[in-house]
Amino acid sequence: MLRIGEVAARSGVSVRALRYYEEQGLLAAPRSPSGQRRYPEDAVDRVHFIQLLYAAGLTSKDVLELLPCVHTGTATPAMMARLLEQRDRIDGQIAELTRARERLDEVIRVGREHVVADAS
Amino acid sequence: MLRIGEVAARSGVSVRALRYYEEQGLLAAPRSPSGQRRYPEDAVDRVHFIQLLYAAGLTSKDVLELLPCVHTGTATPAMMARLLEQRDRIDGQIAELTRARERLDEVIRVGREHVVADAS
DNA sequence: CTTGCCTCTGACGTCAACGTCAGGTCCTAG
DNA sequence: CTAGGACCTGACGTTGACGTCAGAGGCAAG
Repeated sequence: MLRIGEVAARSGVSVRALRYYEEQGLLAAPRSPSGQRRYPEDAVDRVHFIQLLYAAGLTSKDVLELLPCVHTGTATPAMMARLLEQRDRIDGQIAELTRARERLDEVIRVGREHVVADAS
Repeated sequence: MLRIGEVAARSGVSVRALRYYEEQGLLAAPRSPSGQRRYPEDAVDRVHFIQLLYAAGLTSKDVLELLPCVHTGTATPAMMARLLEQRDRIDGQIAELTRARERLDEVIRVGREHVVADAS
């Protein structure tokens, strides 16, 4: 059983973030007799997964809706719909990022041919 | 010369957003004698570009630093560095999104085999 | 026993990109 | 010339994922 600081260090997020995750219902935190949080070992992996979904643009509410399905391996039709919806949204986001990347590349190519001195 | 509402309608952003862009120095807005904003036709394209960069995770400050280079076609070494930095950041973001997408796909595949009834 | 670090619970602060509201001006169709 | 939509400038409100601070308790070492 890990203490909160240990989980934070291993997963690369802040202690505050872990308490926030618990508050949002994303990460259960069993307590020691004195009331301190004691996390199972796999909490670190769960945190990584949560972070991945955050980075993909999901909100805490979105994550909360998908987590049961993720951890149990079963899904209701409504959950499946949400999963597909999120996947499509991510696909769209990747497409948008790709377009932005191409535009930036274009600017970079043109810029290389017209480099001027710094304005200091 | 377009009025602000017209630009908003054509570019798909709000009037408030356009005023915000001006406030941030991202989009110049010449004024009519009575003080109303009159935009040149290409303002719509500029707004689209700004939106694209926002969607790619850049802040107003980031956009402000890159815009001169974009519109003049010339870049200082410092600007080139920022351009490359942003491009790399976007690449990283695409990679992260791709990982998230793969994980979600995995969940979807497993979920398909274990669909249960709705709870309620 | 005490020092010092970790942890606890509130609860207010932050930051970005706007939303929204108030009170006043502009302008164009009828 | 007037009604009503579009526009103006402040200025406060919003949202999400935490940061940060205050005050108090827990815990292993010496």
